[in-house]
Amino acid sequence: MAVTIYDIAKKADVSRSTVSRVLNDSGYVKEETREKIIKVMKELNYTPSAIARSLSTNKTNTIGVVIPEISNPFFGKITKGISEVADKNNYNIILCDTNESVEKELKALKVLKEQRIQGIIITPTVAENEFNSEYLNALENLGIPIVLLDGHIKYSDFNGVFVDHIKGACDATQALLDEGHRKIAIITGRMESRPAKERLNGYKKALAINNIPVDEKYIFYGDYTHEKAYEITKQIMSMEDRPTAIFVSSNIMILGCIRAFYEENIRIPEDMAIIGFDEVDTLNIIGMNISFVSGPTTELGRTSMKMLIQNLKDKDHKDIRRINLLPKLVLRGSEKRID
Amino acid sequence: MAVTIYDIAKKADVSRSTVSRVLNDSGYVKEETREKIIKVMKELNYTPSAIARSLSTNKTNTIGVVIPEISNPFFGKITKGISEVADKNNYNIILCDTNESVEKELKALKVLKEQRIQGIIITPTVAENEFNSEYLNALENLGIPIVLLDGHIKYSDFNGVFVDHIKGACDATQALLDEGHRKIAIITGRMESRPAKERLNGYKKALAINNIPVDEKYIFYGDYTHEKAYEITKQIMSMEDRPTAIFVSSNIMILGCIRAFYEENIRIPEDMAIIGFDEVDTLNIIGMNISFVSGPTTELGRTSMKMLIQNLKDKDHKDIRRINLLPKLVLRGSEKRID
DNA sequence: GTGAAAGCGCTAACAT
DNA sequence: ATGTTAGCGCTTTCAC
Repeated sequence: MAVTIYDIAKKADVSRSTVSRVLNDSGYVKEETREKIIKVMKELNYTPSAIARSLSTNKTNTIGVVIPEISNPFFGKITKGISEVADKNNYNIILCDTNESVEKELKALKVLKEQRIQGIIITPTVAENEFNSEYLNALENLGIPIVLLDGHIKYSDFNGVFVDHIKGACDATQALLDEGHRKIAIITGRMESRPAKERLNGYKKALAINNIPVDEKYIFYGDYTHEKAYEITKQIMSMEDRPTAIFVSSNIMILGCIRAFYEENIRIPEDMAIIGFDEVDTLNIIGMNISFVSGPTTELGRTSMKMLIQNLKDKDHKDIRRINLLPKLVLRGSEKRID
Repeated sequence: MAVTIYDIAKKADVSRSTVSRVLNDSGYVKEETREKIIKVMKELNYTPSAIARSLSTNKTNTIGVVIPEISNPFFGKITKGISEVADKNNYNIILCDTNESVEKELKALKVLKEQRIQGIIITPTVAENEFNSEYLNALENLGIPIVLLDGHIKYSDFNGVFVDHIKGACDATQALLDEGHRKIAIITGRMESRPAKERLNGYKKALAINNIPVDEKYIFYGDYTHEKAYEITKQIMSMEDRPTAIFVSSNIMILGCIRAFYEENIRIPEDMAIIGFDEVDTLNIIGMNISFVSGPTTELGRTSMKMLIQNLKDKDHKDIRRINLLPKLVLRGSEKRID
């Protein structure tokens, strides 16, 4: 670790600036000198210090990624997308898993600021409806480009990349309608979350477009857990005027539904049609053929990193940019109507 | 970003060293002075530069995590474990996803060295049987503690944390034997990989212990993909002297098996018993009740980070430490023998 | 208890 | 085409 630019300079019998020049491919260096310096670097097994360079240039080429739960495949895929683009553009990623805790998130912001990261991609844990001024302050005080990843922050106007949950839910519901279903239930997510609200809106929108009145008794309020979805599904199965299809507005929850069906020997789609929001790879692989609308997860990550890089490039451009990515409908048969 | 220790010093009317002292809680500072300095820091919204500190102290408090595929939930969980422990000990994580490419891995090592990380946790992509001297060199040249994560490197002797695949496979097979199964098939992983080899060994060991001869016709060589496992399963189902149970030695592959069963209306465990290696959460949630042996994934991450921290603490202690974590057997009924 | 000064490894004018 | 020099923001002896 001891070998520095100075050692190289000494051994190659040049000045440190010349070494720095070949290091950065900047300025003129005689080919001969360059070769000599490079040779010495190899001999001494020299690796420049990004730390020293950062201090000097005031650039770290590092960004922060702040997400609630890296063990959740959803965020795994997102991080993958971010990583791909970051790598191509030679940015490093400092990963912060906040474990859905606001304190951890605040700590992460502090640490990242100390590390002088140049930009940040964040999926805020703070619920969108409860305003947290300390949090907003921390974020704004970073003084660097911020890209929100499918999560808003109250009273803020950061750039961001989002999924069009309304469109997705609307498409999913429409797919059921197209099959002739008229009594369509929805299992929502936690209604404090924006995606849950928007998905419910999308569901209602589809019904409205088709002149079908919204029937409150078909709206079931879930909480994103499979346990709750399981309960709800059981409840649905015992309804008098039972729906013929269910739009399940999250990937985890659809698992609870399937379990309930399984236990009650309900066949999909013969006895009950179903369509989910966000794909569960496993179900597809084992051949269950469940239909989904699916947010382009990895793409979400890629897009957010691209946006961040743009922000990093033209600092002046202060317009707020928001991109809504459209979910894709993947029909595999579980939405069919079979009488 | 502009505000530095110097600004604080000036405004608080002290020297930079005094400010530094309160920053690091080192040396004596009069309570009065300390308070004043802290006040000024708040007023100026000061955040110390970890970069400058790193340069000065030659410590970055940052480690590198190099893994092949962050979107794979297995590595997501591992990273989670690492992150937990890192966070508690105030280490930052630079994440490098190598996409299973050796070049990317080499690039990652280079970048991490430039960043002067203090230690590294790595699941090498390089196949264990093909020696890559450039790679080994790069790793050794880091000159920092290295912890291998469930992957060996030929001709090297780094510290590491591993899963006891032999024990796991042996336990799984034993569970089938305990149910009275005698004709037990195995679907292996890619045989170039150590886990695949070890799991096959564990399978054989269990048979040997029970004085049951290994029957080559029951050994099926898979490649970790669900497609291949699907094919193999179909093949098994059409065997003349068909086994009564299958040990499927990876989590992805068991999905292929289930698909094949599904298509052929094979019931688990009535028509075929099955047990897998590494849990698939989804299957459990939808109520399929598949039995597994499961490596303690998140714990693997935690343990590796703990080991790294230890190595970071006592640099002299040069013993090679290797920890084998034991997989846990989770029986849910799919291993049963029902005649 | 506090300050002065050197130094960490590099970059970037400015000279030459 | 190359060298000199002054930082970048902090820590750390060593004085006082």
